[in-house]
Amino acid sequence: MTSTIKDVAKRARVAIGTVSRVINDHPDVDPALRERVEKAIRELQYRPNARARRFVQNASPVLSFILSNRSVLSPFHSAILQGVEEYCAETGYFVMFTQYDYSPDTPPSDLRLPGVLQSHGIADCLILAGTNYENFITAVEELGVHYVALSNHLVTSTPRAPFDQVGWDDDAGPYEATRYLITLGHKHIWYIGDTSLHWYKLRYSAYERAMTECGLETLGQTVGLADNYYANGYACTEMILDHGYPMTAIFAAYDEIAFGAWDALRKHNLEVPRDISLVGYGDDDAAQFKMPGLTTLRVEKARVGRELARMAIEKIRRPDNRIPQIIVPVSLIKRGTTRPVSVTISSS
Amino acid sequence: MTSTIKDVAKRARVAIGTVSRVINDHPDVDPALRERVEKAIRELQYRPNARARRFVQNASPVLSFILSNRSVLSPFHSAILQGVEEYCAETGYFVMFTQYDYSPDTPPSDLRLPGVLQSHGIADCLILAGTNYENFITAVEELGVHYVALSNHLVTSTPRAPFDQVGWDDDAGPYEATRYLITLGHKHIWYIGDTSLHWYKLRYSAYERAMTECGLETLGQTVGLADNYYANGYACTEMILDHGYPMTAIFAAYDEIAFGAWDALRKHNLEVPRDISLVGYGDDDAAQFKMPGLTTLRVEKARVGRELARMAIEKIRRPDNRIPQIIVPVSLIKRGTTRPVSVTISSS
DNA sequence: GGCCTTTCATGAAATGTTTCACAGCCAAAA
DNA sequence: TTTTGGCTGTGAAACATTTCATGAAAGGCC
Repeated sequence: MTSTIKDVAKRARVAIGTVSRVINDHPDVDPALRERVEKAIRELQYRPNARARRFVQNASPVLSFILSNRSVLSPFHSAILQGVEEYCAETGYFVMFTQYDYSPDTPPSDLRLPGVLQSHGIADCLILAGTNYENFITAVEELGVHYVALSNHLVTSTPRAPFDQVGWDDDAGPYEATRYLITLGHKHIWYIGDTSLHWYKLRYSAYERAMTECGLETLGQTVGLADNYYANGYACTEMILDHGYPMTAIFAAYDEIAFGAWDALRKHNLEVPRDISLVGYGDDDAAQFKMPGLTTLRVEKARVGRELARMAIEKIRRPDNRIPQIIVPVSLIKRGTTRPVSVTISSS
Repeated sequence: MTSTIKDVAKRARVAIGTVSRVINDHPDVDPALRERVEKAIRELQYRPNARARRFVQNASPVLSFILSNRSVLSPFHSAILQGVEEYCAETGYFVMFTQYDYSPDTPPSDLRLPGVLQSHGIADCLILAGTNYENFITAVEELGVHYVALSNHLVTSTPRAPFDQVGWDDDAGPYEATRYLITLGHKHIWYIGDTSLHWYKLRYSAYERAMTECGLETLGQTVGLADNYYANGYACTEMILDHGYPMTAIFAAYDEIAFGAWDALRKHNLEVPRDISLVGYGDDDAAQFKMPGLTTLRVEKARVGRELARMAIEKIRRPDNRIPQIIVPVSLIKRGTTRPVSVTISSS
């Protein structure tokens, strides 16, 4: 069968404690002995038994990435997960991927919790991604399980204290994007994005602030007209065009919405950016590859993932330490879908 | 601290063996005792220690999903991963997500293996997804670690025996799609897709067979003109149009390629499907939401994931049993981007 | 009542590792 | 020479659970 530390010790004619010290890179081992032990390890093809090690240390280098209430693992969350894995691989941790759907209305004690919480000792810290609500957080806390959360998609009745969370800036980015469009001379800038979700409302508020500050009228299509991003962008844009509302630019609250809007514009023989400027949000891969590339707000998802992992591991090391929230900045990526309003430029 | 099985036994005034039987739903426990034990468990908020359990059983209900040689977790692989997780959650297993990049040219013994293979006992079976080569498979086999693999993206010099793999049909689908376009009266059907990857070559061969069988000329743009799907579809389509080659339909080897082609067509004032019919491959979410919806070949990725998980678990149960390969069928989804060739229909 | 069978609780053994108190050895200091 | 102190190797204890041989109690049959 597979060899154990005992076999190695016997073959190297040392005590198991010595073998353990060699494996774990402890100092205070005679070089000659270390050599002998390493030779024995090679010869026996010994690999440490992770199960025994975890058991005796009462710790597992495992983070559980929980994707809550999302039927699809979107490019956005995929990239976050990849960031988490990347950091974990660098630091010797492992990532467990779990999907978990629940209703915000179930009392914490009635929640059918994901398997990772039913036993204890499977993962040492949770990363709560996806959309989460108070009841699940409460249940996790009652179990005394460590966790860190993605702050942007956290839906709570009262604002949470800014600890043990990682997020990105849902205000500064949209504000900057709107200002940018205004700078380009646009006045009829439409916001498209269902604001029933509070992170879209934040983006809308930033847009609204920028518009109001410049004395411009807010033009928001904040009610969803379809149940997916693309179709919603498409339908909202068609609706605006059909009504003949003035419009020279669109700020879409998500890249996929922008793509829908774009196709609707093309359908109406409007060209981007010649006729309409278009700004998205997220900078998914597709945004940079489009012809022309989509001007959008880049959220560094991999960075968000890395920070989540880093925070989770820090949490394991010092469980009682509340770690201040980390906000990953969002940057405006100017590509080919935005340009100055022709009339404004030529008449000025 | 957290309570152990011993605490429960003491409180319920039974032996630990009895508590163990209650926890693990063994029969042969007196109902009265079972009740008493369950009460004690509730009162102490006892949760079994997964680490101790795994240690003593020398088994972990964990599968490791390895995404090899992919810088992005594409919607395609995301959906497979979700299928894996879904099945695992149903059967009490957990999924570890690992990314692993390696060169096909490194000898097996020189590979810097992912952490999950450095110890033993972290995961009981691997699911090899992404693009994999012989050297890594060999290394895994030499370690004696169980695995199942996604067959479509397996690149080996000699064909692998059809065991312990799950895949989808890369031939029948493309063949059917091409036949469908031919049935619609199309004669100038272009294949777009870089065939340097062998799974694209399979799709091309099926297209070629269908065309040849009907006495039609194969029109393949099989050399990549850009380094991502969308841009490649865009560039290839522009190239075809710029040369003035006759074309009434495009079969794109992947949905994203189709989207690029579509945008290039629009750029040239060609409308889909009025002027050009378009068929994709994959049926990513975006395909169904487009206006009009993209006619494409649906690969049931969640199903692929579920079968991979099922096979992996079966592999753990009976390690020496070679499990015949599973091929998940691919189906043609007819949406709005395909229609009969006008001229052909009217003149016949 | 005596004997046999069935049912079910008991508690010790076993699992592979880390940890730690202790001991042995050697060099330097007294 | 003896004592002290610093290294470094040793091996038993501890970890929480499952498993299993053992045995007690209960029930059935003559």
